[in-house]
Amino acid sequence: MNIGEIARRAGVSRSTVSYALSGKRPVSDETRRKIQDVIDELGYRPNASARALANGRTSTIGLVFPPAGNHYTGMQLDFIGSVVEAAAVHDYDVLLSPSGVDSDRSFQRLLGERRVDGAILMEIRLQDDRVDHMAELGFPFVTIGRTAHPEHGWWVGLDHTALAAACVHHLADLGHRKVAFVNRPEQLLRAGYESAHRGLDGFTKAAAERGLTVRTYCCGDDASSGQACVAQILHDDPATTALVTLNEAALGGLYRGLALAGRHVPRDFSVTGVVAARWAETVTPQLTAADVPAEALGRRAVDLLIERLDHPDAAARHHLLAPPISLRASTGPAA
Amino acid sequence: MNIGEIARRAGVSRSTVSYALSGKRPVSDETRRKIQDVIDELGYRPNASARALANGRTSTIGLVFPPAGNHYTGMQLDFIGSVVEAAAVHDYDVLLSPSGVDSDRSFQRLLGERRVDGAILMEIRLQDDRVDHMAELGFPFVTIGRTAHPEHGWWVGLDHTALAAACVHHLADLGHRKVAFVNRPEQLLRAGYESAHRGLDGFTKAAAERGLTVRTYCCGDDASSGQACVAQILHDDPATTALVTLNEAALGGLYRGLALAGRHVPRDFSVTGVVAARWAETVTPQLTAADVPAEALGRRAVDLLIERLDHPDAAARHHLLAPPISLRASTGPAA
DNA sequence: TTGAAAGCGGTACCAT
DNA sequence: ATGGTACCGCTTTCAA
Repeated sequence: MNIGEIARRAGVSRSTVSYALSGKRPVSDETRRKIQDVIDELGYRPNASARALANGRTSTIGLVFPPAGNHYTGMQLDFIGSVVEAAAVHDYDVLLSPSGVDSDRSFQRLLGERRVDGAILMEIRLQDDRVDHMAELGFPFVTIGRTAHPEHGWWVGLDHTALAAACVHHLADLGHRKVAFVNRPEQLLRAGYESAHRGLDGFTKAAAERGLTVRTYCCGDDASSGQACVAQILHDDPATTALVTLNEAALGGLYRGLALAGRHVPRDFSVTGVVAARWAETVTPQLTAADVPAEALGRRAVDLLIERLDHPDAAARHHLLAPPISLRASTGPAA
Repeated sequence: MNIGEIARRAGVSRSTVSYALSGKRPVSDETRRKIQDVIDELGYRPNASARALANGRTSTIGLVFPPAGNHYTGMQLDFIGSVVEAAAVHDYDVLLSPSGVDSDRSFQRLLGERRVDGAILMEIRLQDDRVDHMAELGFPFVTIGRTAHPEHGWWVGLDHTALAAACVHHLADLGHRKVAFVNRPEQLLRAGYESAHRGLDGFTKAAAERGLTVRTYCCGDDASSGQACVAQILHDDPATTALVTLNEAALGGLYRGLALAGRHVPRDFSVTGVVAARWAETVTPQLTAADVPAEALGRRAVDLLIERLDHPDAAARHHLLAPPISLRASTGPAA
C-alpha cells in the first residue's frame, strides 16, 4: 500500500495525496475528504524510509551509551527511559547505540549511514573521541555530562564537583573528621569518566578545605564489590566514621559491609553521596544524598537536541544542575 | 557523498560500486581496489534510508515496552540492555518504542511506517492487543513472555507458575504455614500482566496443595509501597512467617517494613521470590530467589527474531525457562 | 486547486 | 567483468 495506490483509488495525483497529508499546499475539502476516506479504509501510513530519503530527515534520534556488559546502573537506565519518553512526546523515535568509542560499528552506522537526525551521548569522558568526532562532522548532538572542554556547548549535566563537595561539607558539619570516598570502578576513572573525575575532585578539594583526613577508593559496580570496599576502608583506617559515594550499584553492598563490621548507620557511621532518589530510598536507613535528577536530565537533553535540530544556527546552550542534598536517614553526628 | 560520487571518482558505474560493496557480483581485484581507495579516502558509507527503501529491510528491530512513567524495574532495564547488545552482535540497531497498547503513536509508527524489520515485545499481557495486531498483520515478532494463547509461537519466557510454586514449596519445606504473596501493582494485575497472573496462580495452587494459609497482596513498584505492604501483611495476620514476591522494585521496602516491625530475616521471617540475581544480591540478607535470567532471555529473544527474519517460513519456536532457586540468606525454618 | 515529473541514494535486472 | 537504467515510495518544483 503506497501513496500511488491511495492516489489511484481517490482519483487524484500522488502529489495531491502528499499535500493532503502534509498540509503544505491547500487542498479542497472535497478532495481531502475523498483521500482521507481511502486512507482510513486501507489504514495507509507513509513509508518511513522513503520519507527519510526524500526529505533528509529520519525523525529518529540516537542514544549512545557504552556497552556496560549487562551491568547498567539504575541511573543510566533512568536516563534511557526518560529520553525515550521525552522523544516520544515530540514524535521522535530513539535508536539505541551501545558504543563506547567512535570506532564502534554501531556508532559508525549511526553517523555514517545517517540513521538518525541527531544524537544524545551518555557517560561522557573528559576526553571523548565520540564528542570530538561528532563536533568535527558538524553532526547535531547533545551530551549528558560534559568533557574537559565543553566548547561544543550543547549539553546537560550535573555539577559533580559541587555535589561531592556538598556531601563533604554536610559530613564535616556533623563533626566527621575521617571520611572515605567510594568512586566508580577504577577502569572508568582511568578511562576519564567525567562524573568519577569531577566527583573525586570536588571531594578532595572540599575535604582539604575542611581539614579532613580522607582516603579514596574505586569500587566495582555491584553489591559484593561494595561490601569488599567497606571492609578495605575499615581495615585501612578503623577510625573512619563516614563515606561519600558516587557508586549507586554498590550501595547495597556498602550497607552490608558496614552491618557485617558491626557499624550501625547512622549511629556510628554516616553514608551519603550522589544517587538517584528511587535508589536512595531502597536502602535502610534511606540514604541522605544529592538526588540525581535522571528524569529531568534526560528530558532536557531531548529538548535541547530538538531545539538544535529545528534551529541549526541557534546559539549553543546547556544546563548545569546541582540538586540539593535530600536529608534522609543515613547521616548523623560523628560518634 | 553518495554512490554516484564514488563511482565517478573511481571511474566506474554506480552498479559496480554497489556490487563491490555487497559482493553480490564478482568485481575484478583491480576495480575493487580503485573503488575501495576512493571510499577510504572519502569515508563513504551508504545511506541507510536509501538502502532500506531499495531492498525493503531496515536492519533495525523494534523493542516495545510499556511507558512505565520513569518507573522501570531493574529487570525490564536488564532486558533492554541485553537486547541491544545481542542485536549489535548481528549488526542490527534497536529502536525503542514505549507503547503499552497498539493504538500508541509510537507503536503505529513502528509497524505502519515500516521503521523496523521485526519487533520484540516486553511486558506481555494475557490478552495483548499488540500481539493480536502484529499476528494479524503477519509482522515478524517475538515476545518476552507469552499470552494466554501463545499460538503465535515465537516467544521466550519464564515459567512464573513453576517459579512461584517452587518458592512456596521451599517455604513449606522449611515449615512455614502462613505465607503472604506480594505481587506487582494492582493496576498491572488488572491489565492482565502475564507474570503477575501466572505467578499468582502458581503461588495459590502450590499453597493449596501444601495446605498453607495464604493472603495475596498487590504492591506498588517502589520501596515505600513495599514497606506499607509489609505493614499491612503483619496487621492482617501477625502470625505470618514468610512471603513470596515478584516485585523487585519493592524489595528494599519489604525488608525495611520487616525491620521496622521487629522481624529479623531470616530468623523470624523468611523472604523469597522471583528476582534478577544482581538485585537479589543488593539486599541484606541476600535474597534466596529464583533468579530471573534477564540477560539470557533478551539474547534468546533477539536470536529467535533474527532467525525468523532470515527464514520467514521457519516453524515457530520458543524457550520456556525455569531457573532453579538460588539459596542465599533470606529464608530459614519457621519460628 | 491540481498534475506531471525530477529527484533523494541505493539495488538489481538486463545488456554488452 | 562492467555499464545502463528502472524502480523502491515519498517530496517538491514547475506548469497549467
